[in-house]
Amino acid sequence: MFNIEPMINILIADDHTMFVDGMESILKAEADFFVTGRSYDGPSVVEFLKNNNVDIVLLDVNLPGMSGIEVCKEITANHPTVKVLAISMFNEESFVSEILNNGAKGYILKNTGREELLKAIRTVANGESYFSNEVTETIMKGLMNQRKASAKSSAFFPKLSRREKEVLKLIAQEFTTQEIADSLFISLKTVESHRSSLLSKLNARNSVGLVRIAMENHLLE
Amino acid sequence: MFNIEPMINILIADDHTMFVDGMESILKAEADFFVTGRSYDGPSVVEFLKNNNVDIVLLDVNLPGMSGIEVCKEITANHPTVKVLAISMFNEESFVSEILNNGAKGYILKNTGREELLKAIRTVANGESYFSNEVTETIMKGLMNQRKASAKSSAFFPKLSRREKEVLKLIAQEFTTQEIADSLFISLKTVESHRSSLLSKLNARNSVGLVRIAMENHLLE
DNA sequence: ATAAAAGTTCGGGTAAACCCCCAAAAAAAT
DNA sequence: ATTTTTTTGGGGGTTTACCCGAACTTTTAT
Repeated sequence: MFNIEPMINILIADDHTMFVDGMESILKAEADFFVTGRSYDGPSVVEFLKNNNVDIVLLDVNLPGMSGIEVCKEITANHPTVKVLAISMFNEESFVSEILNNGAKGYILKNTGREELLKAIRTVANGESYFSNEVTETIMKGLMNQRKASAKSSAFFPKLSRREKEVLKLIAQEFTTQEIADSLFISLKTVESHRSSLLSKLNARNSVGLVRIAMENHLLE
Repeated sequence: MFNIEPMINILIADDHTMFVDGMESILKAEADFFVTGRSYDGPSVVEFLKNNNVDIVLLDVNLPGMSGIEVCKEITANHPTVKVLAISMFNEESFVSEILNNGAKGYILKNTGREELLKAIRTVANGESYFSNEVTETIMKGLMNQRKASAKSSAFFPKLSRREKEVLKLIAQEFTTQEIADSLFISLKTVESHRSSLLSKLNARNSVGLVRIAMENHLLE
């Protein structure tokens, strides 16, 4: 007797082994699921997809080495048939919107139950999108705040350029302007220019504010 | 045919449903394990133990409502026969030492595999202690640093005086030295002196470092 | 009780951060 | 192909942060 339903090939990508094992145990019990691989960091996901047939990647947003967001971008670009279901500890608007903008088909939290997980996978495998209720709520809130346009706290985050992010990270590491200039092989004046842009974009009065805002928005690491 | 080995009654306490489900899937496959309950917050663990026979609690260190550390304290005090195996995302010396001081018998990370999880449970059920290799390493490092008494990273936090904390909070709010002086009714020079002490105590090079360290140690708010 | 240590209070001087002006080449977006 | 943003950087100045030292007070240890 053959199953009409095709098998869904799943790659689990999460740096917490126990979590991967647990997830696999759940999925194994389903007849139409096949866990075709496990990855514990970003680069190995990319590597795995080159040589294997995968329908869905269960992707942790916060992966070591190469963040889930970058991995997702890579997948969308080079493996358009592979669907990404983002899984995260954090119900943060910034995470959700960023990975969705990079092609993820769904986003669920690690505190969602077994039934919802299975439903999410089947929905995404079917070509539709899936979001946990909590996540949907968060996105709605984010949109609300965006409308208000009032710069209160973490409404929506101004886009920082590559250089600005680099400088910001080095500022957060307590380097002086001259040290940053040396390490990036640019002039002291250029670094000051970038900091000035950061102060203006992030609405901060000084470097302390930059770092506080950056940390509050998980911009470092 | 009866099993000579007694059943090990297990309570899983973690606020991430998916994690609990996964763990349960793993444990179900073992003949000598019985998952007698699941808790998604601290208080319900305490409540459950009043009415049920539990041998081991798999306890997440970071629980909502009532932290895993408090829960562990409560268990040790009122249910001395119940063994606690702490499970955490974080390999932080402060977490490890604190929950061990409150009676936990073991500590493993969420990135440990299935086999090690089973081994840890059986070891603790047998009355012995169990720690992941990574955790052991962290504790050793912590002890080392304690001996050296040199404040390097977040080994243990130097005690800050009342004034220092006040100044630190105002620095983090992006106030200038003069503004802080005015708000505390002291001289600019005094504020600078306090900042200097902070830099020395927290081993920072500038105010950015102070704020980063303060935030990492949840010193603000 | 008395010595030692740590905390609070400041001044003077220097290096660094921050500000305003500006502007050209390079890259990205439309 | 044209506009916008980013990256680069200079000149020149003000403000702020940071360093060294030092008195006086409070807390801690012996």
